[in-house]
Amino acid sequence: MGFDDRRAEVVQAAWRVIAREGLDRTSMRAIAQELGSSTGVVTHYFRNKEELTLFALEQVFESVMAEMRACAQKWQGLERLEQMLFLALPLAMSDRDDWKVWLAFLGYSIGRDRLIQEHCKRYGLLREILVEMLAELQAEKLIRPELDLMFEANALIALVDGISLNVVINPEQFSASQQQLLVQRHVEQLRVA
Amino acid sequence: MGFDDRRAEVVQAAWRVIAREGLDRTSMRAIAQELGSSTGVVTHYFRNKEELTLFALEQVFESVMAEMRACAQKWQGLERLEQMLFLALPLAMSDRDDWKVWLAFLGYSIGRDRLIQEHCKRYGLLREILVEMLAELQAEKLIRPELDLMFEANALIALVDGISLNVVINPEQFSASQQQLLVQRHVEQLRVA
DNA sequence: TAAATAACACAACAGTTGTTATGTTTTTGA
DNA sequence: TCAAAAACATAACAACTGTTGTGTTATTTA
Repeated sequence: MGFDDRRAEVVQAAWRVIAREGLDRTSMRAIAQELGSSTGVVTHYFRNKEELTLFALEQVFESVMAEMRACAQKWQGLERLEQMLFLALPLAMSDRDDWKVWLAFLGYSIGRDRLIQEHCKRYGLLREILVEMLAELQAEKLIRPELDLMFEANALIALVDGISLNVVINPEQFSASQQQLLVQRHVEQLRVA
Repeated sequence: MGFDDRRAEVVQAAWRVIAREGLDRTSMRAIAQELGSSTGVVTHYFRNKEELTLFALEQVFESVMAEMRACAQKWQGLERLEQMLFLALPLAMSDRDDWKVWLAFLGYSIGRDRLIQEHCKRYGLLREILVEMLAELQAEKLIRPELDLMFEANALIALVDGISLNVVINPEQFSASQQQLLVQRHVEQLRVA
């Protein structure tokens, strides 16, 4: 097991603690305990907590992005857009933990410009991908030609964020099929008349 | 100046610190400093930090609810629904601070069942109001009769949450009119054919 | 005005935090 | 095989946390 693998194990332990206890109660010692080791391991693989924090944030994001890229290969047309948005939703309970971590980070970022900046970067990347995909759909005349693609991409991100936030806080209010229905209905609105 | 007024001043100082520094960096001492007093004041008006925290959460929520009730008197029909959703959005910069506090609370609540429960209660209240309003609109045959009102209320909440979250994180991406357009478009979808 | 109570200041407390230094063990590489 | 380096453990640190107790000042009340 190499350096990066062990490093990833530390981050995964951090994820578990964050989802269970919250980000502000995720101390170096708590991560080490979750990992079944001492704090020496944590400090050995990360210079400080901020570095660990930023790396964890990147990993959460990258895991979703990887799924999205794989999904883009399997589908096409409007269904591709739908499916990609679906896998960002917390449809299963396991996805909910990812969103717990993400939401914990968002809240933790209030008042921390460095972290806000990181979020902007990641949301920007996501937006780029969606705009590109919407442009393709527009070129294929599958969605309405007068749409402002940047705006529509932001709208889709806001929709998914809003649904996921509510599912994390109050899971009973949105069943998996209801989440999907909401996204489907929004995407349907983009379709050519 | 009575007890409740001074108590409110303490909470407002807490809001300012939360919006500026983040919830986990909002210590009793930081609140006292923002207030220009000693920690004795804070501990005098609140038994402990959790009591202050929950009270602050309630106040943020109540201030929006009060605005909503006032708004409900001024408008009617589908416009009333629209306007009420509008004033929940962070259209102005001052509203953005409220949402910063709200989002900080949401993230802070991850792993804290007590706080999650509080959020459920408040979102439940909001949902009740929206369902009631949708029922009126349905009775007046202004929105489609086959709608699942509970689901639609949750959809509206998710939409507003999603927009607001993105505005707080990345203000440049949603102008005030774009936020309103998004809500308007969604509400328009509910209208009878 | 005098006593009582509310409002506030201040200090000390035990606990937790991230970080660092200094060890010890294990693995690697020549 | 044996030194060098990586991996890990442990302990101590200064700083900060919420809470509590004990004063001091201001306001009310009788």
